[in-house]
Amino acid sequence: MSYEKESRERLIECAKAEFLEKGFAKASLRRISAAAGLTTGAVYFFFGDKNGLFGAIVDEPLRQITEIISQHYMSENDEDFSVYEHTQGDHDGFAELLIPVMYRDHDAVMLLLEKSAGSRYEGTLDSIIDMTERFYVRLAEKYAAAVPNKKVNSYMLHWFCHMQINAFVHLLTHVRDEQQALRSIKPVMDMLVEGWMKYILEDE
Amino acid sequence: MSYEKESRERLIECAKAEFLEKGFAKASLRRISAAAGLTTGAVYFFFGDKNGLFGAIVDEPLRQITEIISQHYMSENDEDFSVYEHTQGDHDGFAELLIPVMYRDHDAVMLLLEKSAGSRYEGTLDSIIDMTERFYVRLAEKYAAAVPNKKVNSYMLHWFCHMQINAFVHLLTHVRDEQQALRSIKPVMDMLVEGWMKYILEDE
Amino acid sequence: MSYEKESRERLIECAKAEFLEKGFAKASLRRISAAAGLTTGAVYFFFGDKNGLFGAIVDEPLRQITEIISQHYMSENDEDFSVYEHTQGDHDGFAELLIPVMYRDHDAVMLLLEKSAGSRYEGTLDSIIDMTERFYVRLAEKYAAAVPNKKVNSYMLHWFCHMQINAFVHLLTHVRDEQQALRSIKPVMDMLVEGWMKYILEDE
Amino acid sequence: MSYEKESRERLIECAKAEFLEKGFAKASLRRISAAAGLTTGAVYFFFGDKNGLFGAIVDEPLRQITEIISQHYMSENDEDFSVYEHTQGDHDGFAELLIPVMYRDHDAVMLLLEKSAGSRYEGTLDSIIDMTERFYVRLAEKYAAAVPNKKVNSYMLHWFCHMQINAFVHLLTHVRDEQQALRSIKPVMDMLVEGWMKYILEDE
DNA sequence: TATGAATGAGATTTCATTCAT
DNA sequence: CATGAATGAAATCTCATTCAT
Repeated sequence: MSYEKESRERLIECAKAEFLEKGFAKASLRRISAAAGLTTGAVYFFFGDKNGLFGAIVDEPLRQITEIISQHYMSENDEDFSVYEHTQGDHDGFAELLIPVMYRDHDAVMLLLEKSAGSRYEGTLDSIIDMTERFYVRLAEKYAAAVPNKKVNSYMLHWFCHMQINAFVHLLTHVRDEQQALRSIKPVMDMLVEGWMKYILEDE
Repeated sequence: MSYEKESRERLIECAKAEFLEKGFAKASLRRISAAAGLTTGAVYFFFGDKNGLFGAIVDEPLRQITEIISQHYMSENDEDFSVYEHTQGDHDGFAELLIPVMYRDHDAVMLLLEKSAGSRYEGTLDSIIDMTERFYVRLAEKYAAAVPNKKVNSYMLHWFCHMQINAFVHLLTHVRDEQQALRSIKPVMDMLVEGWMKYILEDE
Repeated sequence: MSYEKESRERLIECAKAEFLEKGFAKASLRRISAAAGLTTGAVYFFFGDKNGLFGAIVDEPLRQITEIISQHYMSENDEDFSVYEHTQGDHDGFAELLIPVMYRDHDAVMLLLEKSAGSRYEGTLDSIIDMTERFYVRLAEKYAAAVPNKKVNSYMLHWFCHMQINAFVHLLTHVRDEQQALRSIKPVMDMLVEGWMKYILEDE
Repeated sequence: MSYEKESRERLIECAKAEFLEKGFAKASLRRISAAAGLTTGAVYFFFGDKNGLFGAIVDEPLRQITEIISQHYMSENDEDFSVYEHTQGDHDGFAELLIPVMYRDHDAVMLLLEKSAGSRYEGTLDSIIDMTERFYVRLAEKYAAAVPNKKVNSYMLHWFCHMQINAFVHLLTHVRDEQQALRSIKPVMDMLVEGWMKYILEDE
């Protein structure tokens, strides 16, 4: 393994630790470089700038997560489905798809979703929620169309999307073990689905 | 109105705007003072330091919120109650008590709960969640004791407490109008209560 | 007692404590005023400025000490004396004169001699040593004139003057009780006098 | 000579001058950096902080002085000695050892002993005096044990230790030339030794 | 491939001092 | 007699960033 590669990786490792502990904004490139036995210049050589270093950690996980989610949401729209049963299975499958990706590089995903304030990634969680919302809006409208004298409660919808995504963030933050995570998320998803069915519509 | 009062209040107003926009850590006393037509020294005269300035905005709302919550949780413990019905009414009454307090100074509460990172108040939300959890642990244990062959699912309990509190934070962040807030929170609370009844226990 | 007098005196008292603890330079008028239940403006009203406040504490002791010392040194010069015996008695009498004055306001003298760095009084100790030196130069020259093939060792003379004065400062710093001080200083003075007789002259 | 070395050394040189003139507390890093043609950031790059800059000047002299003194005092304790004669030779040898070290970097030692107030080195002189005292206490007790009906005069002992150390500080402050210093200190040491023998004990 | 030097702009904080009231 | 407000200058320190080598 070449010297440069070692340095680059040491830098990434130390950056992970620092970003996790302090968050992007309060992390210090000096401390990171020093911990890696290098100087700040090295960061600029390898990563361009502070955001670049952060990106080197989170870009790939972000890509994978985005892919999973968008594929999931897109595939949904093509199908002709019975709302209830679908939604049920959907969430289970979704969690089983998403969790392995999130836990493949647990720390990087933590960084991306919880420690990115101040970086160019600070809007990531919000845009995932937005994506989610765009999907559920369509889903809810189909649902509403199928039930007479009901319309979508848009605040519930909004809140539900937050819950949905935050359920995964909460999991990530509180459960380190992937198998345990898969077990823990199940009742959460069940509860959300059931709540969705019952509360997403209101009287017209 | 005397000049001195205007200055102090101008400072608080400008600080609110700055803290809201940038968060405590990235807010600049220079910018705040300048916006108020004063120098940083004035901040130190009136508020002692940066935390003092933040405190002048959030202390009173924090006191009120803490009071409401702790009274609520304490009163619960004295009663002998049928778990289900009680919990039901409880949440409704709780929201109707808490929301007016949170909306009395909407911005200040936002600051306290969402923008306090780096300040001496940064643990506030967590400690509210902790309080909540201590309360719900007892509630859940009573519940479990009444149902044979079931025990508390502690991950669900933990997550539920986050949901419970975050429901209010989400409301604060997304709904400006108090009346609208009171209407919006209702189905949320209902859904949480129902979910609690069904998912807080698991097979032994 | 009028209100203003009380305030003035409270200020002096608190200033003494602050100056003693922190020294002139690091003392804070804000802290002093606050301790006295007043504001910094009050200091400026009563004393003009920080130096004025310090002066209000030390001026009178300084005047007394200066008077004692200069009278002592001047009187010496008028007399026709046998060097040895005179010097002997001299020191004893001197200490017995000086110590009561220094201990009359022990703290003020401490301030003046040990805590005045940064104030307009910071040169006081040096100028007392200078006065002392001017006196001892004359004394030593008379002594030298009386002893053949000897001249004044001017470094010893200089050092001796420091010792002489520092003996009192050391006393002030380490012995609180005046009677004890009078007892403690005696062997010191004896030793200095004896040393003077033997070491102030060197071979020509 | 490389540019980097010049900067660091220019900084040290200018710092020496500033610290010497104003003392640690009142010295300004801005002024120091500006005098060296640099910015305050450079100080932090090279020395970490204000104390670090001071340390870069005084650490090595301090180490040498501490070594000399502690070796000297320790060696004393191992020997079986006739108090008087030993003490005599001791001082002479001590001064001849200590002075070269003190004069190797005269300014740095001045800084350390006279200008360090406010820095992390401000207790240096006191702790040297303490070391000295611990040594002389043992010496005096041995002496007292050898003389019937006498005990140690502890005030004299204390004062004597101050004199002993201050003799060197005074020398440093008043005599720039090392050879001259060696000559000047001799009668001082003789006088102190003689005084010690005569005045360190008092009647029981 | 990386260093080491250095900047420049910014941060919070402290303080003696002034002055209208 | 004294306050309370406010200034303005200075302090130490931190940091991302640049760049010649």
